[in-house]
Amino acid sequence: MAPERTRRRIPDATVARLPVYLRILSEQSDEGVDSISSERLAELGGVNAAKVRKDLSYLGSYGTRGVGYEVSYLIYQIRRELGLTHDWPVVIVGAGNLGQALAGYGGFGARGFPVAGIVDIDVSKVGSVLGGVRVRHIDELAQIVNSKRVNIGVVATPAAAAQDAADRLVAAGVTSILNFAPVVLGVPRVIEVRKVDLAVELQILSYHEQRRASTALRAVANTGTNRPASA
Amino acid sequence: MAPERTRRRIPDATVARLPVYLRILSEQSDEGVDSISSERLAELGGVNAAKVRKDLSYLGSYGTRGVGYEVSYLIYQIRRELGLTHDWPVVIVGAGNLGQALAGYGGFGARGFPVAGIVDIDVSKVGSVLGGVRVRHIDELAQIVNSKRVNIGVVATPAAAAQDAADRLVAAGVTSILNFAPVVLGVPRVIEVRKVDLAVELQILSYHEQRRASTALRAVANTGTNRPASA
DNA sequence: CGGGCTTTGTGAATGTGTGCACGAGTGCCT
DNA sequence: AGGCACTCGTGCACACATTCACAAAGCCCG
Repeated sequence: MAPERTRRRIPDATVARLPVYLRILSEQSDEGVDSISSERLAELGGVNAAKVRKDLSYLGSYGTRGVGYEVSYLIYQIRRELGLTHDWPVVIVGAGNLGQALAGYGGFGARGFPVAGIVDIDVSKVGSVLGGVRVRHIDELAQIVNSKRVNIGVVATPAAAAQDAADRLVAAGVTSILNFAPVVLGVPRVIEVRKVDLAVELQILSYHEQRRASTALRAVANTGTNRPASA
Repeated sequence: MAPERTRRRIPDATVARLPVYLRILSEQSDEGVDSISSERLAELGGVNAAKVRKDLSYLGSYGTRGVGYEVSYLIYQIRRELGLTHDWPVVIVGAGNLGQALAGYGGFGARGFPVAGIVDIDVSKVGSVLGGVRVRHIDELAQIVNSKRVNIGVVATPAAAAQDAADRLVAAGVTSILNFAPVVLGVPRVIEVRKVDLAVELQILSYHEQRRASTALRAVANTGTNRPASA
């Protein structure tokens, strides 16, 4: 192992794309492809080829000019950079509709994020089993986090309970949070938070639809046709 | 109504934040607050005050210097800009784990996105009722989209079926897609796609955890302490 | 009615991300 | 061995986003 531990910082935009490349590469690998060009990877990922090359260059120079990238080696490098060489157990707070779906989904464990525990504040939910994991009371959160070395917490509570859930996760020692509740969480600066917000996504789509509608109206006024342009 | 129909284009980054402001404003309104400063709104939204002002300035000059913004009027303006003055029915493709959770969630309809229909390709799922909506066969998709004037489709299928689902949605006339499947969808350029990808989000968190770990190691080597810096 | 206090709206500076264009390697074919 | 075709890696210019800093504008109080 060469001691080049001082890795340059990878831009956020690139970090967000690496998982996509990783998935595509894994699929290609399964299909027996063992070498791939930036052009092809870009096509499959729906991005620009230059962007792919620049993104991958942050990992180091792992391509071969005139040939492309060796799929398996690239997979290894991306996984290493993303910290996917070992599992990251997660704890889910909230055993409602969403928490149940998440625990039952199964995709978590398969992708290296096993559900170390799921907790709820509602005593009547405690004890039931979801996706092979027994629901425990939220007071046991710290104990789960400590004993299972959990760094990542998932907030799957209703909006009103989300901040409390986050506070408890932080107090328990979690340092990254994935928040599904439609709330802006207040947490210490060092805690990494990512949010997944249905309503926001739909409202963004709504904006574009609304915009499309007014544009179309203007187009009708100008040209007299009602057909949207096809690609 | 002044005829200033030629609205300047709003930056993507701003469009993505407007729903957050909207939610905060609605909460404040419920609490009886009727005027708010950019400073306060920024605090509640976890962003910079100047950013709030610049974002809101794209809607027009609706603030009062020395005072702030009138909450109810701002809510009205944001809703109008986002196209939330009327409902946008959505159709869900895939009645599996996720599709069921989405249909059962209820938050859709409450926020102006009623579920116009949910379809699945699996005949055994057809007929069951989720969140008050009966599951229908995917062949009825076009009919639902047309009769209910649906513009937004939700892909909640397994990865392998997602592209087919998207193709069918596009063929049926949907122009915006919210994709939950871990796949990069290929669609005509005019179709607006947004994705929600669990695995990607977790892997981004993993990257930061991994980074934190190596940084901590380096810190230990340098200073001999094991405590992470507090905010 | 004027001065002081507050907060908006926005120009300008800085930071981040994207995409072109091309030099520099690499493999293959003759 | 030499030339050719291909593809990576990256400098550069441009576009987009964020943040600062401050003049302009409004309210309140004496």
